[in-house]
Amino acid sequence: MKSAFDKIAAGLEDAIAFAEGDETRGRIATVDVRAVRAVTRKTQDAFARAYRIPLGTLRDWEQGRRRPDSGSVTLLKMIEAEPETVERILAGVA
Amino acid sequence: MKSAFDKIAAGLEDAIAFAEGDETRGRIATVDVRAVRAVTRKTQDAFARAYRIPLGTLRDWEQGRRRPDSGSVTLLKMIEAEPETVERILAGVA
DNA sequence: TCGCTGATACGGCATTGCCGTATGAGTTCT
DNA sequence: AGAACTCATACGGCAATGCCGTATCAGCGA
Repeated sequence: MKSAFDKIAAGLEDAIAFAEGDETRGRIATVDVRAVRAVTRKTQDAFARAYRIPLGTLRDWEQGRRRPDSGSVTLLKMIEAEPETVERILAGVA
Repeated sequence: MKSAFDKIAAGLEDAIAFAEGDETRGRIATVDVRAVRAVTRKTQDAFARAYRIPLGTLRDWEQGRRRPDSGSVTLLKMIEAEPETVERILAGVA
């Protein structure tokens, strides 16, 4: 298991890769999912359950195998900005 | 153009259709997108821009041609519950 | 009648969602 | 040391969606 620091470092590297990289595709908006999760200090499993994302899908995103679509990107950015608020709203949404 | 009432009625019908209908597929969670939009009283175009969803994709959802994935479903439920809060957060997220 | 707006309807391809399974490192037991 | 558990990487694979575009239509104001 990596240290928390290494996790965040990995996240930053991914962010840089995205920033420098392609951009060659239709999808403009993007997010570093691992960096978002780092903000919440949750495990993949906890994060997935908290924000109602299938665990396997979350892993695809973090491992760079797939990119989240616009709706998920928006959700992830909201989580990054105000994780508690997002959780509060979801708690009252069945 | 339909009246606001008709729009909501259409939304309810869709919701019923979903509730009665299939359920035969993997995706469990679902939302009546038109009903969510009715809460916000926005046009498709305004809704799409406000919540960063491609207009064409939003239309696919409302017309029942496609179903939003889990991330988008979560976002939509948040919008339905607290549209202003969602807009406030997004306003500060570049 | 023309033009604008809000919306339906759908073709179509690249890409993703989401499922499953196998593997590996770190931790805590007994 | 070895077993058992947790957190995560890695990837096969198909159905389904994301997202683009274009054509058509109803209602409304100029």
